[in-house]
Amino acid sequence: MPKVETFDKELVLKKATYVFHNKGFNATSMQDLVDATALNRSSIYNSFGSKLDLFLECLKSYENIYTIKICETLHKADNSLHAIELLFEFYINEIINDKDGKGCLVVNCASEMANQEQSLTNFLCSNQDSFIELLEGLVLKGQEESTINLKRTSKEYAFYLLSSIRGLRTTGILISNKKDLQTIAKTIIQTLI
Amino acid sequence: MPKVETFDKELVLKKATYVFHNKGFNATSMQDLVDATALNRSSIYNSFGSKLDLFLECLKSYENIYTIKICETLHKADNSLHAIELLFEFYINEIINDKDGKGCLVVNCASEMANQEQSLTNFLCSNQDSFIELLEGLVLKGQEESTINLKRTSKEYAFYLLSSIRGLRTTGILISNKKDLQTIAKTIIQTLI
DNA sequence: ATATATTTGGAACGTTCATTTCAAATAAAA
DNA sequence: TTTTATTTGAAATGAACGTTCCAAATATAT
Repeated sequence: MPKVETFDKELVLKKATYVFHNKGFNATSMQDLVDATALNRSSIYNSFGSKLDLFLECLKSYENIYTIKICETLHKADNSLHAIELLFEFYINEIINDKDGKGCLVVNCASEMANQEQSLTNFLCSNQDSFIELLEGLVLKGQEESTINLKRTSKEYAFYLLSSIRGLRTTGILISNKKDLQTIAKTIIQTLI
Repeated sequence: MPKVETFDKELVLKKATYVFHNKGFNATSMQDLVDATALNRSSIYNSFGSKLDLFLECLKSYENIYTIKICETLHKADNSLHAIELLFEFYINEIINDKDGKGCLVVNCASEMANQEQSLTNFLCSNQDSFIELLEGLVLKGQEESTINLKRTSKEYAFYLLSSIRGLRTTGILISNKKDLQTIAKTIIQTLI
């Protein structure tokens, strides 16, 4: 019976995500989103609810896209240590290709709003938990196959890697020299060997 | 001849800094600053210029306060490695005592606005340069006194530490468990020994 | 005491904000 | 073809935004 949603939701989310990523949540206006998505105000509100709701959907979409990219990256590895090396290489390329110096949407979101909006904190915590889980599994496998040392538990190394990756992402906002970033990454990984 | 500025500029900056730190630049309104400082709108504009100007002054004030705190911390150390350990301990305590989960004002500022406002980028770069200089000197001294290894140059380790500290600060927004943070710090420092 | 440069208080500025409203357009189902 | 649920466009909402303005208050220097 009804007229059906005509726009490509994935594409709209991608465009909205770019704006949020570039300007941050608070500096992004509804007008910015209308301009970027070429959707009408009403359509945005109809389809997504509020600005915050849309932002949350963008975060989830961003998370999904990255999860896929990361899985693809990890599959190319011979062993777990190599996988972690590829993971850092992946992030360095993300930084290099980020010409606007936007940083990571999720990390930025934590900086800007983690202590202000519970719904975001919930997202960020669950995002963190899944990432820790991924890293812990990776390290554990590396320790089993003896490519990663046993000086610390897999969980401890997972936290270390999480923190290090966030640091690299943040540092990449101001430093986008590939050599410098690679040296940092090598130094981070050195600990595991 | 003139009536003279009556308020305590240092104190006003401290109060304004707290608001900016807690809510971020864009989410902070001029009304918030009026309320927090108990100054009149006109007085703020008269004394500081614009919201952005005031923010920049807050950043500088924040930077100065931290520079002093860090210098005091480093002075307590027996050697350079110990100094770095104390530095991490200092940051961990900052995180623990930050009950609102605000994170670091400077790191947050980079996330929120580094790619939007040149005046901030300038500040952030010069802030980064001084910090790199401090860390490099520390590592160099540690290498001379053989408390830090020579696997990498002092400059390389300085970048590594910079990135690691930022990571720790960002991670501390969501994780404020002291044990976890200490383990991360130990793992970071391990590389230098 | 008077003059003077500056700071204040409070209202007002025009703009932009997120969101709502509602009639017109639309496309599937009957 | 008519009905119907939904999406759309455009304008309007009131509140909040950063900033400005100006008269009144004030503290120093004369």
